[in-house]
Amino acid sequence: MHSEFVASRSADPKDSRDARESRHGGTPHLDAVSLAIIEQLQEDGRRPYAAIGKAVGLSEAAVRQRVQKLLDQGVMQIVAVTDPLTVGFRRQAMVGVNVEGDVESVADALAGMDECEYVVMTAGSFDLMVEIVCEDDDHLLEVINRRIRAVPGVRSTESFVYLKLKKQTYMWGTR
Amino acid sequence: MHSEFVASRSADPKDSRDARESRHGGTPHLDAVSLAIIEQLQEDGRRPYAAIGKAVGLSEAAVRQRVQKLLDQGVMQIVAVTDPLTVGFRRQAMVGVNVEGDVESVADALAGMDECEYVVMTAGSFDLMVEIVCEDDDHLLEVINRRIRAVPGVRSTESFVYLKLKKQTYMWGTR
DNA sequence: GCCAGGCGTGCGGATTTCGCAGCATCCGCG
DNA sequence: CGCGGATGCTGCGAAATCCGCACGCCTGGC
Repeated sequence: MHSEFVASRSADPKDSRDARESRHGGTPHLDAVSLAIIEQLQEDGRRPYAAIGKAVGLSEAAVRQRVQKLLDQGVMQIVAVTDPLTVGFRRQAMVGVNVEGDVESVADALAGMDECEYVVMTAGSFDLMVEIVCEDDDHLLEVINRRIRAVPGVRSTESFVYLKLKKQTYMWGTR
Repeated sequence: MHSEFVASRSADPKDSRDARESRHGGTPHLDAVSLAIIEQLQEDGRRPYAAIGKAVGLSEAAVRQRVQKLLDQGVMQIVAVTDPLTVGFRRQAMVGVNVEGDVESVADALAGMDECEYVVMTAGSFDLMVEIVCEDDDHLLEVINRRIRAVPGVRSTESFVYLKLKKQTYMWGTR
């Protein structure tokens, strides 16, 4: 069963100890089995626990417990993701932001806005990069020129309006 | 007009007709009910069909059929998304790319690379923006300096290494 | 008028999920 | 060394969910 997916590893119960080794790092680390479970759910978020169990070599109940824990810990979430265009959001943009003063507080302020779907602090010629999702041009204009620039500490912004989304995956760990 | 679907909301039969009106655009458009189903699945990708049905005013079987169609049409997908850091990808970056010649062919080439998680064509001082997910600095360096710049048509790149991810949602349509 | 197609409903039967013992292992401690 | 306590897996039934299928109801085309 579950043939190999790392051969030796994890086939034998004793290995689970080694596999679970929290290999330092700050965050609670994942063993090979949890990784495999995540991969299964990245292919299909609704795949039955029993099927996953068969694939990774665990019982249905064990898979269920692990998934629940991963969810509780916030390591992963199982959600529907959509193509924004078909859901009625026809204008998107990436906005680079330069900040004077505390970058993080500005980031928090932007993160609080509904239209900001993605906020990340960066090194380089921008301090922040923000992805904006809007319904139309007016909406986009308002968000960028009124709301974002109104945030205290925002020195300047540069916008990159999306022309065409070419790729969007959620397959981390599946390589 | 399938009479009423539960008193709850939009109880008026006429609404469903109007709602389904493909308010043209390019893509096959979604009515209010499908929107509501998507919202449910954005909160929890594993929510049972019956529960969704109760929330949107449809039978379990009808929800199941709609979900299946949305999946088949590629309007949405139900997947596990993870925090890259806990899954072992400790270096991420946004890369702005300038292109000479055909932008789309370059975009396709980049989209073909595993490390490129997100590829979008933009208007502004970059022709393309690409999000890169890597295991470590060496990996990141190799992807940016060897692989991306090696693509024919790439004139220049500018990198923004991620320092801290502040927000990442998948809640389009939930507003 | 009539038929084909799209969509929803209801209903059993197969599957899946869920909660709960019961074990085995590992770890800290006197 | 021996003893909890904690953790993680397994194996069950029982309950809930999923799934396929046979209708019925509109709508649009001919």
